[in-house]
Amino acid sequence: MDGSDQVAVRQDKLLRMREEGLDPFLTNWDQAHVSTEAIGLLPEDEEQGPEVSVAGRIVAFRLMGKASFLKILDRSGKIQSYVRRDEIGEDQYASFKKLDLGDFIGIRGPLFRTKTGEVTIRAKEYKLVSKALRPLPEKWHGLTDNEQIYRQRYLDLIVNDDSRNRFRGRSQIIREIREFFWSRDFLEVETPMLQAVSGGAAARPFRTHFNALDCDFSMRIALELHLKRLLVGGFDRVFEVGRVFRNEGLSRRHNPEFTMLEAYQAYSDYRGMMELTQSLIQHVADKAIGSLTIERTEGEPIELAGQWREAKYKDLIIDAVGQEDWFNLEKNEKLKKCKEMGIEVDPELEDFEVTNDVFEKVIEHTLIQPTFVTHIPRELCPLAKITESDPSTLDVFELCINGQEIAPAYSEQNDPDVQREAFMIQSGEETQELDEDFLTALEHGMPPAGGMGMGIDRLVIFLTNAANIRDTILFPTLRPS
RNA sequence: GGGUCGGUAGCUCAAUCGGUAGAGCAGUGGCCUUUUAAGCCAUUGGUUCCGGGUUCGAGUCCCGGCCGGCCUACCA
Repeated sequence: MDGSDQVAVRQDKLLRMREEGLDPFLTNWDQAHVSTEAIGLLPEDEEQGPEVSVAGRIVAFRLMGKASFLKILDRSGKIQSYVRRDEIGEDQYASFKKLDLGDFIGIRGPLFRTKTGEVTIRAKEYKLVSKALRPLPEKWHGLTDNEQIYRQRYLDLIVNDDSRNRFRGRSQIIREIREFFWSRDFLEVETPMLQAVSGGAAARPFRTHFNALDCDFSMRIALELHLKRLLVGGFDRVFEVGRVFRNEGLSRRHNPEFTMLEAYQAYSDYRGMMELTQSLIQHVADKAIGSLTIERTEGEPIELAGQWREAKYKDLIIDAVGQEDWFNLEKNEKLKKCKEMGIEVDPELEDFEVTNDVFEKVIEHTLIQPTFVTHIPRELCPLAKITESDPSTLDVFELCINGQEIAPAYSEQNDPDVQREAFMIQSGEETQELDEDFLTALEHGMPPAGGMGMGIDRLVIFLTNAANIRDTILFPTLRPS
């Protein structure tokens, strides 16, 4: 037997175990402790500790003649074990030496401290509980090939500590989002992902077919219209965390399926949502990340403490273009100005879209510190209430952090006639389907409410300082291999 | 979709002007009872992403394809 095929070598080991009547895939082991918990059982000033029983995957293996060190990885982290031939016996040590990196084993024994100070289990007993037939990626560099990281995420999670910690962080973030809303008496609900009409956002949906009813369905593109039906139904504080699907391109900031949080609170408005959103993110950063100051790979850290900046959309635009009368200019003059500023703008765009291009291309990426952008032009959102003092703008904000839109919030439109009219204007654009059933619901009366939506993946990007949305999604969408 | 860069051993990476495909880790055999990317000696392992072409000769040059990264486009 040579080392030419590592899988064959391992299969051969497995075969030999079975010939000896040993089961390489046990049904169980008493995982009485996880590694970090076990480490905590040996007080700082002591050399010997209690007996523990742990289990995990072998991720480091240092064999010496008659004694060995190994590290196992479990859900909480890693712990080292020390295995001596004179303690577990000659036969046991011989089979121990045949274990491979990647195998799952159980270990039982007392804790002690090595001469370098590391808390270690002195094995009295070990057992192979599950054999690994394929080798692990290289131990020092880990797995760096992006494609393999995404397609075989389990390998990434085994060998890349950063990645493992980031996904733990994501889970904590979502847990704390729930805690926050529960503490404010919101009801968590689930609404349909399969919809006859997908509305609530201007995005192309994924289409599918329901055989039993012989009709076409779409995957949802937003949670909004169903959550508002629940406001009509009397659940006057609701939230949902769930997947939405948009049939659009992939990018560093876009995955076709992503996780959205939406929350609606009756008898509140966009100002109330501002307080809620800021408190939510501060709560999550504090509890899940442990700090309100978020370091970034480059540039100044993001400071989440205190009261966040508010800025009017128009002021930001005027400031960016350096021209007080921007909103009085003809479209052609705006296009000309854009060209001077070196911004490429499609001349076919509507007037307000040209302005919004300036926002997206010049301003958005500069908003690193949390900023509520308010008084957004009414054309940009058909589901919000119009500002009383300025009918050209809406009672909404768009929260930008880390140079990205993170969360829009509105004083929600609850006048069915105004809502229908706004929908009709947009329905020509094909991206927003008219949802008659939703309008019927509004006609039954919806309490005034503030609503907020947040892209969880983007929140996780900046809270965990990830480079890419794909580093925050366990199994990002890829072309089938 | 467009531009651009890449795909070499299980993993991380080399390979000069087109001239015998290499190293580290992992594996295999041996030595080694407190190691920390353990160490020392020996050693196995290749459809160089796939298919064509140019050439005496292609990992390297050309054409096409597949997959991916980045940028861009689409994107409330």
